[in-house]
Amino acid sequence: MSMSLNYFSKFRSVFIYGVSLAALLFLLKWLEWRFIIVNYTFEIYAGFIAVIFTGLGIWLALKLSKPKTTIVTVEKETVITNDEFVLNENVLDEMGISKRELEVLQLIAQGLSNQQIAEQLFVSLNTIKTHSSKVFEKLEVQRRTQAVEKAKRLSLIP
Amino acid sequence: MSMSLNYFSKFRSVFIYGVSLAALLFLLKWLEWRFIIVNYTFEIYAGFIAVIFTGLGIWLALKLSKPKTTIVTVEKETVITNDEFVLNENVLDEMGISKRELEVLQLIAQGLSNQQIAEQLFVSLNTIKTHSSKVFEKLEVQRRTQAVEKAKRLSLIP
DNA sequence: TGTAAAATCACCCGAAAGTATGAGGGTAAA
DNA sequence: TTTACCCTCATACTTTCGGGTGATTTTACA
Repeated sequence: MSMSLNYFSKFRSVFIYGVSLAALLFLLKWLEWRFIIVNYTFEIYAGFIAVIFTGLGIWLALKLSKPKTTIVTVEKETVITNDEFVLNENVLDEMGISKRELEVLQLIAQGLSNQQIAEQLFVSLNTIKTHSSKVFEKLEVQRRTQAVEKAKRLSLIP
Repeated sequence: MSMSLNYFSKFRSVFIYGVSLAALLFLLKWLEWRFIIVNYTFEIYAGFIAVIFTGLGIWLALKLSKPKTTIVTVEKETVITNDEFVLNENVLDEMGISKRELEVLQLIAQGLSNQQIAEQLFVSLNTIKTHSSKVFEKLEVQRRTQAVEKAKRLSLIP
């Protein structure tokens, strides 16, 4: 709901209140002159007016009071498949593994043979052997399968 | 806050209202007899009472009205490491991979050599070679690294 | 410009991995 | 009981891997 409409409703309430007040006073005056008023004491009028306008006040207040909002925060667990890989560069530095070596490591993890890796990287088979050997040294492993396993543990590979 | 306390606060408000009403009426009566009242018209009293009790009504309403609560649901993302592994037995059946073969596959994935696997399973090296060969056939791969990669993709291995 | 690290390549050799084939024993279903 | 599958093991052979060593070229950096 918009602000202007809210303000109009407030204004209307006040207007109704004013009209009601006038009407009631008029009614009372009319009653006074016409009927039983002369016999009634002032206290009864006062009490009547008090009760009426208390009700009016209550009505006004309820009409005008802003709804108090209590924000209840409900935690909803959302399962997020944690499949985004972030390379652990710290480990990479500590181990002293170069870019090229990491590249070879990744291809090893994909199941490629040294020959295939050599072809893919446009270098000789011997070069790949050297790279993989260095990687194994740095990872302190003996086999490529071990290297892959350890590299994944160390977040060097997805 | 407890219910009983809430009810007490309501009761107290009503009590205060009653007392105030009585006190005001008494005050007005006193004022009437003592001072200026005789000269004032009835309408002024009525208006005065009306305004006072309208205020009182408003106060009462605000005091008694239940706070309207608007429940706002806030979704809070909670990252859950999705590390629970469930073996995909369907694929296992489709591929026709036996228990023993899966066992060998798991040890291969852990980076063990065929010799180590043979020792761990108390069988000969040749047996492991046979098992691994069959696994490679069934997984349609040529190397153990490929087998590991594919087995993980197929949820045959954590 | 000199130097250290990285990248490239080569050769050798033994170990490991993988292929092919066959065979014997066990179990469970047809 | 036969058939089919699994597990086991063996032999023979080929390929790949991994370790060791050494060398040349690039690249980055002080």
